[in-house]
Amino acid sequence: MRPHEIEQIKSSHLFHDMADEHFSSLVTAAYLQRFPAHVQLLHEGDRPDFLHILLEGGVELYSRHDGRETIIAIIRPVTTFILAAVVGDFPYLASARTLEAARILLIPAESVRAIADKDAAFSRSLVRELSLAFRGVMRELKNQKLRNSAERLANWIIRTDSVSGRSGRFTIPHDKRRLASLLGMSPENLSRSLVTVSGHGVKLNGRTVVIEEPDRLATFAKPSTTIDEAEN
Amino acid sequence: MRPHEIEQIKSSHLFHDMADEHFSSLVTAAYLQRFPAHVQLLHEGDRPDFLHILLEGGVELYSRHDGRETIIAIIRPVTTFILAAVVGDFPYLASARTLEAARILLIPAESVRAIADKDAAFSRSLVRELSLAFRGVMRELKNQKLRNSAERLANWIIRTDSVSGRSGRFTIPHDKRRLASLLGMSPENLSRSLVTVSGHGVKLNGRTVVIEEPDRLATFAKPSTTIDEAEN
DNA sequence: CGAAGCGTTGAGAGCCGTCAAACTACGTGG
DNA sequence: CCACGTAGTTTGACGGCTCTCAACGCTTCG
Repeated sequence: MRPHEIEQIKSSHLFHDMADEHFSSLVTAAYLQRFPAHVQLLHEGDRPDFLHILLEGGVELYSRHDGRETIIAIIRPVTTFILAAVVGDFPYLASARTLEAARILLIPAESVRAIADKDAAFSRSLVRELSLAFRGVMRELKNQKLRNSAERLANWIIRTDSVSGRSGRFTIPHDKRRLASLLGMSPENLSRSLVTVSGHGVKLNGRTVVIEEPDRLATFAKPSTTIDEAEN
Repeated sequence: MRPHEIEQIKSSHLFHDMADEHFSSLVTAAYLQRFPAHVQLLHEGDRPDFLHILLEGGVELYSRHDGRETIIAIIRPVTTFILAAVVGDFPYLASARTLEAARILLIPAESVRAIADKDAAFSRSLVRELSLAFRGVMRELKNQKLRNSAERLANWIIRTDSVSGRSGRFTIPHDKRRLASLLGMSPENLSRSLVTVSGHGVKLNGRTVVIEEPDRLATFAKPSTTIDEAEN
């Protein structure tokens, strides 16, 4: 692992406050692994072996049920995932596969739990991280229950622009079919929703999205701090 | 507060492992309050003042957005709620109101956070509680994205029977309109979904639900351990 | 007895999914 | 360089799911 990456992980909220000694022991127990694109990382229902930290590339969490499949989340570096399953030794509620080639740090689940028991500061960070994760899913649940598909798309555009620097222009970072699944609609319906938002201040060109009239888009999307805000 | 209730709280997962001294200090800082039915307890967007523990009665968490409203959860004793907001001092993502008269223990949020910082065992319990809460919402998100309304109803029936003793007979513990909102559908649609499940081994009489042919119901509902299982 | 609230039913419209076909972009091999 | 194949996307047609609106019956309670 590259030194600046160790730094980066150590400086993230989850690991920042813990004893250096414990952090080292986590890192030395860990495996850094490269995966090619479209490789299955986790199977829903399995028990967790490793806490995963995505350092590079992209990963999708998805779930299948009775012939249907939906994307739960798309993960970009640097992000730790399946934390809730790891700390409680619970079976995964979703499967994971790489979207592109990815570098992932694998920390043995047993080590994470052992150090969570020993290191109070780490345990406090886990509390914070899990409460944020909880709120993230809660927001997504509200997004699904309180909005129709065009509104979900419009707010996704606002949010994505927001995290990519508010330049008013960005590129959809994957298939449109994946975006459709993430937003909870069919690919065909996403096409139509894209046409709909085009009538509300957005210009589209392939995967390039340009927000030409932010106010008109916001009027249509009606973003809410208790659904869309990212960082708490 | 009644002595057996203090026992009951202390013996719950969240408080069981913490130092007695810290538990006492939480309880002495707490207020026990009675609320009549249909009283607003919390407003979405506010900051948390107290951790709430429902001792008696019923509470609903709900959220409004752009003229729509949906019930997020219906809470029955003994259950603590809004934990994620309290530990991180984050604004509520949902509002809460009593369904019936309720007795609620209110522990100052500041005390909870202070003792979470001091008591490592309590912090570990919080980790566990929050990971379970996370998984609960995640399951609900999957329920919404992967099932249609009749399937959600059928699985709700199976789950409700399951927690009420698997007798094959129970009473819907509130309005049907609330059940509809909880399940993510309109009241009219719930009526029709009830007709649908009646064709799959369920007998209905007002709010009384009788599962006459569990196998047929299960065949229709297709319950899944990674969506419906309650306790992990 | 009358009023009000809840639940059900029917009609209609809109949202959304499925299926099929056409179109596009892109890369490959001839 | 071009023809072609493939995967992704778009469009149209259609049907089904779900919501809204309205009417009606039932129960409860004043």
